[in-house]
Amino acid sequence: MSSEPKSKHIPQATVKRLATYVQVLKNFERDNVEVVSSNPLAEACGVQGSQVRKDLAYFGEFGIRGVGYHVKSLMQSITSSLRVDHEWPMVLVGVGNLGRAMINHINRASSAFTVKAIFDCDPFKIGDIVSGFEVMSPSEIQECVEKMHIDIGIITTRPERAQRACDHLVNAGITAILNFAPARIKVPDTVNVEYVDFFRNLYSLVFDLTQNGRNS
Amino acid sequence: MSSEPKSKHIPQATVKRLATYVQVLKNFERDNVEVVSSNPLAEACGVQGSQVRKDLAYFGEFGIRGVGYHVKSLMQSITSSLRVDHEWPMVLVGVGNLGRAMINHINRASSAFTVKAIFDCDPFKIGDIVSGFEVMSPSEIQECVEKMHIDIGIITTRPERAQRACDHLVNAGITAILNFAPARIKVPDTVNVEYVDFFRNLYSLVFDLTQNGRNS
DNA sequence: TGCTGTGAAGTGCTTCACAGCG
DNA sequence: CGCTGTGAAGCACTTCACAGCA
Repeated sequence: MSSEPKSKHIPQATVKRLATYVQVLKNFERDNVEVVSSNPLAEACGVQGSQVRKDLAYFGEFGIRGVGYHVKSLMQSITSSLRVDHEWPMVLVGVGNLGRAMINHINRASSAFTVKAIFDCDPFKIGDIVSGFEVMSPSEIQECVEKMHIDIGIITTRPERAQRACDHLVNAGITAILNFAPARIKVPDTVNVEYVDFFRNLYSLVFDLTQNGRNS
Repeated sequence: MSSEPKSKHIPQATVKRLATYVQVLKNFERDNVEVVSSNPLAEACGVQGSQVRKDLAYFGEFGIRGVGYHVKSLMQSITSSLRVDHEWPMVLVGVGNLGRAMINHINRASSAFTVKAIFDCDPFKIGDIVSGFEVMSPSEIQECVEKMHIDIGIITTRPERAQRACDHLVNAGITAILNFAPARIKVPDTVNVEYVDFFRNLYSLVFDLTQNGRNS
């Protein structure tokens, strides 16, 4: 049960799977499971047992040989290794349908991630109250980001506006961006962007449908 | 400009990138660019030129040596190779915040994918009109799917309800599922599931933030 | 005995480098 | 001459297989 991190390169894929492990471990905890071994955990996450063991081993030795992993302490170990055991405040740009949905969705679903302020370019929206937040002008992003020590920005504008929203965020000092707009954005290489574009997933589903020879 | 598909295994990653190429090619088309070579196209998509050439080569020879790719015909070639040049009707289960946002978002953004009917378990929601669609009971999914020849289902319920929504879809004959609920779901192996879980992306952003030694 | 942690082997995707064609 | 299409090399992640510990 030591927890020395093995200083080695950690694959992005591993980090993303750890998010899933936490999600699934919460279910085990809710069902009052105290200990789980790698195989049932892997099964519930849709991966191999050896994958789970290797992923966890990047961060320390969390298991007990012959027994498995203690559910609560494993969750604690993962969230603390990834620094998601405390709150990450975020700003969101683009208060349309998608933006509104994301504000509620994120603030309800997770205690680690919270939208703290929202912005829109449309002057008719500025001053509106959405989910308890006042919609502000992008010119105020910088002050807000500095005051609240915010590192993460979310873009939920229409695709044509994504680059402008991005530039506002970058100028304000944001270094991590989650982009929901179906558009590629250009950033300096000090800034990290993650894309959420589910049309990619739909393309993939359709390709498999047509490959496995059924529909037209 | 021949287009014999090289019958070989095609990586999922390639199929997903093709979705991005189409997105970016639309921008070139709008800016009246007629011909583009692999490097500028790759640059705009955030990948390597050789990657673009290899991805396209899986499906045929679409380029002209010494010149590049004709924007319009390349888009046509990709969308027809992936069978996204005609409409794919879909059903959606879970008419909450996220569901509402997705209905509008998808129906506006793409002509290839259209939500055709929406469902919810909550009896108080059934009969409501949302974005022009009547919310129906899950018991009606099967009839709807058969009548409209629908293959793709979208889940936007809360996580606790995701498995139930999934079971309704599978029983109705759906074989491709896009799951936005932050929960893993179990399906028979004839059914394909794509997960859209942006908490995974947030974990990844936070990990990079803390690795590159800045914030706490 | 059972399950973890881990080097070694395997697999699949990406990048290179260049032949070949317009 | 420039850019595509492609085998070969490289790289990164996954799976195997088992030593080692509770």
